[in-house]
Amino acid sequence: MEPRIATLLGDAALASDRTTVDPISLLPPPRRPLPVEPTPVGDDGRSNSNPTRRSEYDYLAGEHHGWPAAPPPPQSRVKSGVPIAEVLNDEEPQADQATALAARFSGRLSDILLDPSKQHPNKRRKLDGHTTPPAVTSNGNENNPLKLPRLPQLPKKTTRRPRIPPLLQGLHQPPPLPPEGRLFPPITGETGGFGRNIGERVGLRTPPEVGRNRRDREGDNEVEREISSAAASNRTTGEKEQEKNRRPAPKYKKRNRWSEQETKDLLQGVSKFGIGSWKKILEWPDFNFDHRTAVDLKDRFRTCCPGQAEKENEVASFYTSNSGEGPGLNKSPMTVSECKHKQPRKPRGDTHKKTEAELVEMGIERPFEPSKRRRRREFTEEDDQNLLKGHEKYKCSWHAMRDDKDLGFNSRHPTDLRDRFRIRYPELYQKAGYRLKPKEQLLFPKDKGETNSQESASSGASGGQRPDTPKKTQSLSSPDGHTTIPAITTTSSSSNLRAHTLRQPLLNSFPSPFEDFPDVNSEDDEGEGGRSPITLNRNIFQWADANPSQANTTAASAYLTTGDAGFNLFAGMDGYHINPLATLKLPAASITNNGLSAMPSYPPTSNPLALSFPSNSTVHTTTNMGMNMINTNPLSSLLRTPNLPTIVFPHVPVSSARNAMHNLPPPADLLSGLDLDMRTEAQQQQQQHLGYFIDDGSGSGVSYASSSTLAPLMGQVGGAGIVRGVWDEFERRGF
DNA sequence: CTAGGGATACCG
DNA sequence: CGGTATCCCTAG
Repeated sequence: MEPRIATLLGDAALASDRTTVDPISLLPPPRRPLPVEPTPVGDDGRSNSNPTRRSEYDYLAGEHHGWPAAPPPPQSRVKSGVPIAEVLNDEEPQADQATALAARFSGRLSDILLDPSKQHPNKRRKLDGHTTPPAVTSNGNENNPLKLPRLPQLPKKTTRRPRIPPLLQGLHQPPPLPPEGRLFPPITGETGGFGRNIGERVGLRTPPEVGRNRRDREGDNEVEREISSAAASNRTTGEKEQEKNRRPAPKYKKRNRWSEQETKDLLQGVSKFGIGSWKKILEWPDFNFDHRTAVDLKDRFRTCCPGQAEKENEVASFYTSNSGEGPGLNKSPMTVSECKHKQPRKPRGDTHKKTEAELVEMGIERPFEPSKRRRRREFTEEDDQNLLKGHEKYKCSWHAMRDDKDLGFNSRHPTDLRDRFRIRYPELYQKAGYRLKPKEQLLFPKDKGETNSQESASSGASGGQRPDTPKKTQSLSSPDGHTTIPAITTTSSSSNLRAHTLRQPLLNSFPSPFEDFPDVNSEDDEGEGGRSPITLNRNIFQWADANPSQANTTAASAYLTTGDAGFNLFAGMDGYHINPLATLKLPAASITNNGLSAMPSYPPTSNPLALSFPSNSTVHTTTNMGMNMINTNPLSSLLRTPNLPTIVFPHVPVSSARNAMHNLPPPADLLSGLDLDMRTEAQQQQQQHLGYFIDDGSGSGVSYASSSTLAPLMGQVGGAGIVRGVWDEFERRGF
């Protein structure tokens, strides 16, 4: 039996296209439950009298943990693991005991993993043609142990690798177990027991979308939540703390449905503390929540009692806007029962409607009290202007500012004004001698280096406003009808742009793009942070020899992601205020071992920013995908991965560039190996109107290599973002 | 009064 | 669900 299983497993690994540890291998061998052991509840138990028939999912979902039998899930638990058991049952009626047992084993493994016709109907699997026919067939082949599946065909295993760069493969490995987790935990009813952990571990490496459909998952969760609920009610706060510390942070979070008890606790909590006191509710020792966050509570409450929070907000708004004080208690918000019955969506099968009596029974008799928190009110452009005025008048006396009726801040608190001012006018805030918050400090380091010189200029021109950057580079029409570049939109002309939106690209892309991927840096022999992901083309030296005057000015323009460059490529290429190159005095050595290739070829007199498009500038594109990469960088292997897009901008002599007009593939077509066409339809239509100047020579060229798979590494600076940025810029320039 | 940090709301 | 804006709380 064992060789057979081994064979099956080997083949299973092959057939299921798993590249790493199969979750099954983490699991104990299937076993027959002890007579006293609770029979599995659910599909198998219901539809199959044989208690040994348990689907793979039971194990994957951690259902086999030996918990006390959970009450059967409410209803409509559609069969998930049944078919296999049914098939086996039907197919081996004549088999003797021994072979039947063997068949059960092989059936469970092989049928699930190998046999398309008998596998779980809801399980997704690859039908890639490599699958070995099942060893067990209905014509009695299961009695012939010699009819084994074909041996694993190892080479084929690699034929359908996920399109993921090697660097990211590790994410698909099971996370390292915590020290105490290297041994399987005991099979107990404790939450730290085997079932739950295994379920999580499997969940960690197996995204829920893979291999299981939604219904299965929900079914499993159904049981799981009963269990966790039961366990939660037995947990003390201290135990919860311990558990919290013990749990590894999952890469793929498993869906964790709300148990009835949790919902009760939540509603009671809201009843007790009022809407909005999520943290209090969460931490109240009488309540037990299964690893919820305050936001979870809020979301759940919104789901349970739709309209309630909103209603509360309206009330609060009414009160704050009239009296500036918190809401009173004389209003009549929805009662619990009202809100319980107000189900906006189609009611789910698992929704347990509570009668009012039940709610009263759980101690909820009064309407939910609204939060004492003031309603959130965004600052308008007018507010911001008034902030400026107030600042001129009162400096940083926020109280005085608030009390100035002309400014209309009567419903704000002084600290609100301060917070807003700090966010909106960080430079002024700094100049006033205050400190920015750490995050803001990142963007506006006090010791202004070259990086911020332009910033000062622009802020002076716009009344101290720092240059905001659009989240996506796009053209906007200002009120006066002119097309404006959002990157330099000023307070008065950008009322439709929210400040936080504008700043996002800076926040997102500014820090080292590798900081979340320590492996990238750790592989670096030089080990120094702050490296830019720019890798120079191998021909850089040739190019530099040929273009000595340009070597210093243009190379850096590809990807400005060095630590002190506060702008991503397009943030800084507005061409009005900011000359990114002025911020970069990168010695040649500083950009020689980076992740992206750049072979610039711009004459020093033209706009040095490679992807800036002055009307008569030379835009160099080519379909030459031949990239010469420096292989010393760990990213070079990434960049050679077939699914990496590549944009190549060849060298263009000024003379020919200005005179020769060529029709070239659209920029997106310059992306090598990119699966998705990231262009919008409009852009795709636009492509046929595009023409490019290209180099009529050959050889060295500017090569901008980017990668969709690098995008997560590089934030918005590289990857698809840059591609989109290229396109946006094309659009903006009217190509 | 500000600094600092936490909590919550809101948005994508 | 994560990021950001807004609001809240408290120490000093």
